[in-house]
Amino acid sequence: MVNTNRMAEIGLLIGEPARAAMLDALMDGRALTAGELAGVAGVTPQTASGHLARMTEANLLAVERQGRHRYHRLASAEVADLIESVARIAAVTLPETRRPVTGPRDARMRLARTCYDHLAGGLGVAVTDALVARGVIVFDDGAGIVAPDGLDRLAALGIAVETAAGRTARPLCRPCLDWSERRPHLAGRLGAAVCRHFFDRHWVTRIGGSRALSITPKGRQALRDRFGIAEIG
Amino acid sequence: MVNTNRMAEIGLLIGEPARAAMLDALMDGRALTAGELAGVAGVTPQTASGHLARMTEANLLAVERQGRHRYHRLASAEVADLIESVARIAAVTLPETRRPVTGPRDARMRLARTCYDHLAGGLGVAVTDALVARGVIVFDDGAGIVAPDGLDRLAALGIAVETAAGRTARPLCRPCLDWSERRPHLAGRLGAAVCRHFFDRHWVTRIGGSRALSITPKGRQALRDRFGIAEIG
DNA sequence: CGGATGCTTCGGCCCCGGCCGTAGCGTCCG
DNA sequence: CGGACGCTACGGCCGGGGCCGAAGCATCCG
Repeated sequence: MVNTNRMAEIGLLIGEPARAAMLDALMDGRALTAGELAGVAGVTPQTASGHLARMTEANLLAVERQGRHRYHRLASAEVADLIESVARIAAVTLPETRRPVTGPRDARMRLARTCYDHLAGGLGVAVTDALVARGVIVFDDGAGIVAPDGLDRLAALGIAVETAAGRTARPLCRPCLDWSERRPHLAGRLGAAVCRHFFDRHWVTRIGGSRALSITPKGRQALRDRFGIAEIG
Repeated sequence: MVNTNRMAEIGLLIGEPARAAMLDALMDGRALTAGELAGVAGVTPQTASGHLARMTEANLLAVERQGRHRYHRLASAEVADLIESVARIAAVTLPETRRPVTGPRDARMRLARTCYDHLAGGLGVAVTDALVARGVIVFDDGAGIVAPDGLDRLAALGIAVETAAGRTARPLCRPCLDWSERRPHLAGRLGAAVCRHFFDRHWVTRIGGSRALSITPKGRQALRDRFGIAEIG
């Protein structure tokens, strides 16, 4: 009884179109201002402000002040996990009466996007598969571990994984079930490192201010040469 | 935009105390009648009926008719995952202003409970750790795979894992982050098999109609003799 | 067949909470 | 220092939805 009320609070916070849109927008792991989030959600700043205050109060969001701006971000990777779970269910359990109405925007999201701080969509799954094929990580039915020499081999590729810090360290290698592909992609510290690498080398760039990613020509070549990925989808 | 509205619908369904209580009650993987769920949620049958209809319509629940009874259960393991995610956040992000108010009921849940169709809580984590220690499965920072001879060794213990069926088969071995222990316990088909084994041998019994489990004397002995688990918590 | 039981549908009450306009507070800039 | 800007607080409107009582169906049982 104690927990279900709290669960309902969490659900209620997600269960409002404007808030859901804001949370979704924050799934790219960046911190956005209240104004930007108001735009994303299609409400006025004062309305957005109220929503943000409630979500911050509930520890779903964290806020950092910088001058006259306030940057809002997801409070933790666990919250990102939660949102991803909801998105997964949303994609899977659609009542058949309503068709998804997949537009070009949606297609781009499916091709490549960020999921908090790692790669997702077709790109994320393809890169994960490539690492599995090369034996850097081993996947088995939706769960994976890093090979003994995995980190060294990644380092050889120029990908440095940050070392664990403290007892509450994030997992090194964690599977994250992709809502569009319905197959696991790479998350955890390793997933974040790979994603960072892709951005640093300009292999991918953000499309507009969204989570969707565009793969640059340079990126396509790198995928082909270094990961043996010729096509994504 | 297309997805966030659907996400909000999902959130809204969870975001209501009565519905959250019902979903939580169904987390034990059993199918319950509308009347039982009404009791759990503390509402009248007609109110519960409305809630159940909405959740079924949204494909969160599935219902099976049997005579004049209608048995409601979670629609899929993915929904169970979602609820577990919410519970995890609920346990972790409690605003400090409010104390958890942990009663004896809560203590029992933390000690041992079912999570959909596998073991969770202190018991679930302990059994998972034991399997890891014995090398049946390998865990690495929150993700695991089955050893090559893992299934054979489980079979030797009398635990039979059902074979995968079809393309949409459930994962064999999947980590599920325990909301009370904040460490992974064993899920997937393997987790279900272990849980079933515990029930079949009467090593555990349900406390009342809840998800909480009581470990029988026979169970304690089996844990000690077969898994090397002397104490749980 | 008639009553009990389990569940759903309908109708009406009422409150919660989203929305915006207006106003107020802090921060940056010329 | 005054104005622009970003954000928050307050008040009022209003619609969605939770709740129950009463009534309606279906199923089982004697």
